[in-house]
Amino acid sequence: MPIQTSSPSRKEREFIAREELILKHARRLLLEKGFQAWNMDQLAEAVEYSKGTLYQHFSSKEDLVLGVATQSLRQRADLFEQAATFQGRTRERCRAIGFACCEFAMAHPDYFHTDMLLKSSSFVEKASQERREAHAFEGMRCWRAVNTIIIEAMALGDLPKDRVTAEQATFALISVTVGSHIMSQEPNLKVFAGIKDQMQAVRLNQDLICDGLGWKPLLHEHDYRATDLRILKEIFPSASKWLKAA
Amino acid sequence: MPIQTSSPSRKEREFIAREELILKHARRLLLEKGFQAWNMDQLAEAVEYSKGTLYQHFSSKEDLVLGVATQSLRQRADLFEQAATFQGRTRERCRAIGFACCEFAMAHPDYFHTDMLLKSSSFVEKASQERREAHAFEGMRCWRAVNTIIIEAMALGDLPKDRVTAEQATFALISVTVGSHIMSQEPNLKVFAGIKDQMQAVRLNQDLICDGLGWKPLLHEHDYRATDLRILKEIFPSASKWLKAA
DNA sequence: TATAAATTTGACCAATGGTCAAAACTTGCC
DNA sequence: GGCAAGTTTTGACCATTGGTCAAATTTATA
Repeated sequence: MPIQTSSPSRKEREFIAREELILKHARRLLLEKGFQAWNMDQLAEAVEYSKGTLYQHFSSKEDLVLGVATQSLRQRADLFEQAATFQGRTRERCRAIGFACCEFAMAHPDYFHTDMLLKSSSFVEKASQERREAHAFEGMRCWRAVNTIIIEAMALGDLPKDRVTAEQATFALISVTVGSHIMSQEPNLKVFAGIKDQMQAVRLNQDLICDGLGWKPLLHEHDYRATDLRILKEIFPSASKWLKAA
Repeated sequence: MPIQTSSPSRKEREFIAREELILKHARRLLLEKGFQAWNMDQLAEAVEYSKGTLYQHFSSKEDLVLGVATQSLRQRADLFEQAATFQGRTRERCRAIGFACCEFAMAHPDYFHTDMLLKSSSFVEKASQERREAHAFEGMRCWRAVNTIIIEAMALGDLPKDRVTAEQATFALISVTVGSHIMSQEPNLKVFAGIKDQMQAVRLNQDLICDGLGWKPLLHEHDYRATDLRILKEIFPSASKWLKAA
């Protein structure tokens, strides 16, 4: 039997498949019950392996949850990079990423809450080094997708360079996006702010930041309704549910 | 002995004092170790009361943490309302609240992380109804402090009414603020974004939102450096550490 | 001081994240 | 097929910890 260094052996494939099975069920439990209201015994029963086997894949419950979050974040980065290929002016491409993030948030309604959990050092310290690095890597991909467009926008003159650096602009967009996704899920705030469509609220805040940055064309200078329809058609053809929002 | 309905009896005063003692030590543990890495036995030992006594004040560990967070949030609301009295144009007063929030964030470096914990339904469900209501009340005070200024700004014509409603504007400011506070604590992002002063990063993002809203006078139309010095002198005279940032 | 009421205590319980020796299974050889 | 060595899986078991409650202690009252 030849040793295949390139393609994984049957054992390795089974190991990977099982890991994905575990992650799938853990994700479901996390979505249904949050972090606390399920335990490793329940998960073991759900995946039809023993608890000991779970711990061959994940060093702790926190490590497992970080694994779930990283899987999600990878999808987010994929969507960001896909959206960045949108043909149009820089601000339109940035807008496409905004849509990508909303698409992601709808597919993963618990992601931002879980991600906030991860920001507790006491939480993330219980996860393995590798998984922490994998998570940081996917986070970097998201950052870079936005940052690249902003650098290009500055080079083209769409975005003034004298107000903020490209990095400050990227940080502003990411902050407002995460903050808006979190706050728009808050029941009290939803009532106060009269939020009917959470994703629309998020994108409005992104628009405000972009206008504040002076990113041409400004909101009132361009027919972004047409852009939105193109984004939905070209980048997210499956997201027909959004047509009303655009 | 006359029954005093107005002023609390000695017993009641002792009860309140003990509750504050418990909250004080719980806050310290929370700041030092996060949520998980301390237990009720350690807290009982620290306050020199038994665990049973702790549970006469708080229905669960989560209830206790919510109590700590609400105490903090009350201070935040106090600072907001104090800052709102700043004499100046509406945007300057909003800016004063921005400073208040930074002042608060420096005094409570763990607050936003804890607050994110609270947003997990599985967490807050374990807290008592009264404490949940108390927390919502203080949150509302913060919201109102901002919202009131925005309504006034729209009435005075400082803030255009045709772009967004007062509530949308308030939501945008709160979202960017919370998002920026959280993200500016993220070590990876701090490196990518080259953040040296976290609070300055937060306030820059607030400025971008205000400019995006068209809130007069815009950043480049006014000497906000002078405003900042006045805010620090008149509202936060103790915050001399900030003079460099202003 | 004696009795009753109120408060405090900490041993105890149940739940749960994590471990590891033993069982079960796979592989390779004759 | 049968056996032995190696590998994987298992679940009983452990330690920790949030939460309880009957007993002990303290306080108020007569």
